[in-house]
This record gives sequence, structure tokens and C-alpha cells, in this order.
Amino acid sequence: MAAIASVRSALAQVSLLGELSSLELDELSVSLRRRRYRKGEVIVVQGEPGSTMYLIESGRVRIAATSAQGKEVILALRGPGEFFGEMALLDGEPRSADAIAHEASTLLLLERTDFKRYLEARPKLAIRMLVAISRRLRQSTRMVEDASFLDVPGRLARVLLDLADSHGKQTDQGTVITSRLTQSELASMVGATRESVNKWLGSFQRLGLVRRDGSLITITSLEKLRKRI
Amino acid sequence: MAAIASVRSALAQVSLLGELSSLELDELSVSLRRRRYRKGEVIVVQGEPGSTMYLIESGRVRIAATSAQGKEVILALRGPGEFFGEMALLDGEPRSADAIAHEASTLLLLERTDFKRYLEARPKLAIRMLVAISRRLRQSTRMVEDASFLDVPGRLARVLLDLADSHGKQTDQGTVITSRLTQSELASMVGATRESVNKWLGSFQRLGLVRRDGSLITITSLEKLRKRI
DNA sequence: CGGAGTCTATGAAGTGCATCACACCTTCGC
DNA sequence: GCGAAGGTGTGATGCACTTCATAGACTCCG
Repeated sequence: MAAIASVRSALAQVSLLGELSSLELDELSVSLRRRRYRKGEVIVVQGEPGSTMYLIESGRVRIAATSAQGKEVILALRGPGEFFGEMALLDGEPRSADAIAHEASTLLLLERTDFKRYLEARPKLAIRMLVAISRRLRQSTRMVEDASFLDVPGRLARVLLDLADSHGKQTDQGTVITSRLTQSELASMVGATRESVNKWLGSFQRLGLVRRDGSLITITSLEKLRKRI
Repeated sequence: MAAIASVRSALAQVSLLGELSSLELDELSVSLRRRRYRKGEVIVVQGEPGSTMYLIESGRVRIAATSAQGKEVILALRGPGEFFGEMALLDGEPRSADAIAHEASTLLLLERTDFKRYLEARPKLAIRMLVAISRRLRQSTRMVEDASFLDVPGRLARVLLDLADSHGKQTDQGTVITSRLTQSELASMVGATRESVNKWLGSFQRLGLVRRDGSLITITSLEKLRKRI
């Protein structure tokens, strides 16, 4: 179990924009364990039973699923202040996806029994979680819509805009996507092949919608890219 | 406002397999309004603000989204005992999809203020909702996976099996899908064209996986169909 | 009843995207 | 600093699925 003071200070920077308030985290902090994960380390694997929920203190975690043929879909990238692994804990079903440390990360672990206890005692916390999960459901439904309404360039534009939103930083050049992503990873988010993503990224660049320096992508015009959806 | 006694009796049949327990519904019943919808009537439209949550007393409701080009995706079919419309209410965002009465239905309406009040006072209810929404999220992520892992026949098999699960009735012939669905509607659930669904349904029938009498589909072997995914 | 509207069936042609193949480039560990 | 591994760039070929076209069957209600 992590020392309360250190957890609390760690949470200070997490809680501002996070999915749980600092007050709620303070209360939880006694039950939290902290653990570091190296880049690429597997945190949770699809299909296994799970009794732990994870809070991201620092780093990034990739939520993904792998097909029988070894193809991967990236369902979400989660960053500091966000949580994951709550579903298996709530409905008792096996883990619905894999979670992998996308970069070196430190996570705070909360066990089912503690979680349930807090949840029952604190209606506000439960409502907070309801709101957070609602948002996820909303995002997930939009992905379903996009899969059937949009073609590859449209879905790519969407993914880039979403990344700009969640992992973007304003600069004079435009909005930089701070998470470094390979084209293969982008492809797994888009639901397309690496080759297609490569082709369309090139096209977007030629149209002046994005700029690329190495693997770093900058969106020069969010507006124009939005029209490309 | 519906009379308490009548609502309670109506809820009796709803609550057994439903997403909320009969106790919870009893408490809610004073705040519920009841309303009938004709087949095809629009209950909620995507993009509008919403402050009402709906409980299905009887009938079926189709949750769907429509693209700019007029194409429709059916995200879910909900039946007696299930609810919908809770998301806009929880996170305050506009409605994420349309809701249309798939057949003549009677719904119980709950307003945001009442909903929030109950939720804050009753942690058990909040947890119950968390579980229900978790399950939805799980289903939604699986749809995202399927969209990228499976081809049309695979997705069709999946949809048929899901329907057998949620709207199926065991008979000597196999599992009958009780909701009458046109091939166009099936196509909107599968994420394919009506023509493709037609073709593959035919193929499934020739292989002895399903049987069709008019628009009624019977799955003769769940096992074999599962292998076809 | 009959005819309009909707649903099913099926085949021919077109296309967006995956697959395959290969060259080049970058990065990082020994 | 060099070799291996992983990432990028780009064309050639194939195919799953859509689109388009057309005909017949069902159904419902005036």
C-alpha cells in the first residue's frame, strides 16, 4: 500500500482534469497500491477475470483488442487522471480488452472490495463514475457509427482530431499530437491498414491539413480537417 | 403522472428480468409519467438536448443513428424492462442517437431532476445503473471490434446470435428470433447493404444454419452459426 | 378485390481497400 | 559505428463489398 502522503501529492496533479475529484481520491488513497509499468508491459489481458481497477498517475495506457488472426484494434489511449479496468469489476464479466503500457507509466491500483465499499458509501462518487462511463459509451457508439458511415480518410481525420483533442498541444504551427504514434498504431485506431494510413496522411499533408516531422504529427488546420471527415 | 397502483402492476412484469429491481421502480413510480408511442413514432432525436430517461414497459425501441447521406445504423433494440436515454441525462451532452418505437410501445418517463434526486439518495440504484451501463459499453466495444475484425457474413452471424440471445424463443425447430426484422433493418445492424444480407442469409439457409418462414428467422443450430463468425 | 407500397431475390458492373512486394530510411543496442 | 529490427513510402494486383438494375412476392387498406 502506498504511503498516504505521497499518493496524495501524486494525485494533486492528477485530479484537476481527472475523472475523479481530489476529494474522492483522498478518501480512496488508503486503499490504493502503486505500481510502475515499463513501456509495452501488459497490464490486463482480454478474457481473464479481473478484480482490479487502475488509475493513471503518469504515462499512457493503450486499451486494445486482438483478433484471432493477430490483428489489433486500439479502442482508446488513456492518460493521467483517467481510469480503466472498471468494467470487469462492475459487471463481473471477464476483461473486455487488453491494457498495455503505451509508455512507461505508474498506475494506482484499487481492488474490487475496496471499490465496492466506497461506491456504496458515496453516492457522489458513483454518480461521478456514471458520468465518466457515459462519456465512454458515447465515444464508443460514435466509433460504431463512424465505422459504418465513414471511409478510411474520414476515419483517419476523425482519429487525428480526437487525438488533437485529448493529446494535443497548441503551438504557432498548429495543434501538435503529443503521443508519438507509428502509422501502424494509427491504422489500428482507424480500422485500416498501415499502407492506407500512410497514403492518406501523405494526401492530407499535400493538401496542407497536417505537417509531419518524423513521427510527430501537427494539425495545421483543425477546421479544414474537420471538413474532410 | 401515472397512478401509482397501475404503474406498480405494470412494473411487476417488467422488473423481473429488467435493469432495475422492482423495489427501485416502486420508489420511482411516483415520479414516472406513462406515454404510448405508435409504431415508427420518434421518441428522441440525435443532437437535441434531453432531460428525460425512458423505461420500457412494453414494446420495442430501436436506438439508431442516421448519417448525413441518410444511411441508418441500428445500435440496439431494447425491450421491456430496459431503459434508454440516460446518457444525455448523466453527462448533459445532446442525445447521442435517435430512439424510435420499433413497434407500438408504452414507456415510462423520468425527468432529470427526479432521476438525480433518487440517484443521490440511493447508492444501490446508482450501482445498478453502473452495472447496466457497463454492459452496454461492453457490447458497444465488441461492435467496434467486430467492425474491424469480421467480414459481412461474420457480422451477420454475430447479429443473428445476439438477437437469438436477447429476442429469441426456443422451439423444436431451433431458436426463433421473435422481433420481426426486415433485411434492410438487419443490414443496418450488421453494417452492410440489404443486398449483402440477402445473399448471406440465403447462403446460411442453404448450409442449414437458419430457416426462414416469411420474415421470421429461426436459427437451427446456434453452434454451427457460432463457428461461422 | 385490386393495386400501391414495401420487401425479397438475384445478377452484372464498378471501386475502395487489403494484400503483396520491395526499397529506403531511422534508431538503437552491442 | 555497424548490423538488425522496426518504421516509412509507394506502386501492382486481387477481391469483398457496394452500387445499380430489374423482376417477382407479399401485405395492407381503400
